[in-house]
Amino acid sequence: MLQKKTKYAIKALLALAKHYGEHRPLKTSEISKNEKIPRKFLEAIMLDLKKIGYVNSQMGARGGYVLIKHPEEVMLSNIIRSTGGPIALLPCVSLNFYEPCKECVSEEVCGLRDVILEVREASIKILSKTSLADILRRENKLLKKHTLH
Amino acid sequence: MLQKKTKYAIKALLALAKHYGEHRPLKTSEISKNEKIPRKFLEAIMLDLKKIGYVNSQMGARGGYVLIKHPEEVMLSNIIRSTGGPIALLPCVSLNFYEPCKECVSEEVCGLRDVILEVREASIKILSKTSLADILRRENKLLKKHTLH
DNA sequence: TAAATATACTACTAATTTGGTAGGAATTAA
DNA sequence: TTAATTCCTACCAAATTAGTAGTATATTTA
Repeated sequence: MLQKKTKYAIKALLALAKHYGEHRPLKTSEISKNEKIPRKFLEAIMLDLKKIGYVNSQMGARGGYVLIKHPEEVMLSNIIRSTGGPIALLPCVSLNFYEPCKECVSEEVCGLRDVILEVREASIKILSKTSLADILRRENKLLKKHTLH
Repeated sequence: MLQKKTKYAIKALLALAKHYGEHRPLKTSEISKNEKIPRKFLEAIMLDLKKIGYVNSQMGARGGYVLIKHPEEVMLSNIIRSTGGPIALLPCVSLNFYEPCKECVSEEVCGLRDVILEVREASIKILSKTSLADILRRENKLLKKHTLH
């Protein structure tokens, strides 16, 4: 499961992506209100996103955050990895959160690891080709579909 | 990430699967030693596996556990679901651990959920077609490959 | 029948992680 | 100069995880 932090980060980035190109930065209080994310928690998350390099901030009155990467270039897999936890189901197949499996005699000969590796690859295949822009497009598609009925 | 409990359960079931058909039950102390799983923890896990219906137990001296389902019929997806946690990355796409997403205005129109749904389906596709027997076969394959070099 | 050996059961516990909150300093616009 | 905002440090409570301890109960075997 993804952490709430990760989910909030994605939602916040999506909010910023919607306003990409505009000059007005978005305040955490706005995002917090619209996306229903606890304000103080969101503040901490935004600082992380800044450190990672996804967003820029403007301090002081009329300040806020803007997305600096192009929405087509911010991939879900990268957001997950850099804000939260691993995508893999076991540490022994995780690239970024790797830990050897103490119980295994040999990782190369572990049948379970072999399957879990396959699952990871299937997940990453999807997550690493999906950008913020893709998600917004999906949202529009779903909205059209939904309002037709 | 899978819980240790789940990983241990899978390892224990694999150990039993290797002896499927034999009449001698396996003791938790044996499994614990071979698979390097803490004994007391394993005892608790075996009780769970019994409740779930995967194994049968024999009390007393010369007792232990046997697998009662055929190794071809015990699927990884089911083990994970019944011993541990969800497979999905978000509660809003989990079948067995579903929880509505408070932040979402409408689940049907959530672009993020749409992607995560796809990831879940890809994962389940693999996990639900992989049985204990499959894992053992993979292990043999890997072993051959590995010892050739 | 007694001793040895297992599972079954009940009740804790310790460490870690998660999901925050509180309060104020620094910065900027009006 | 004041109001609004990000930035920073420190803390905290609840839940979860990964176990452990101790004992009751059942079964085999000598």
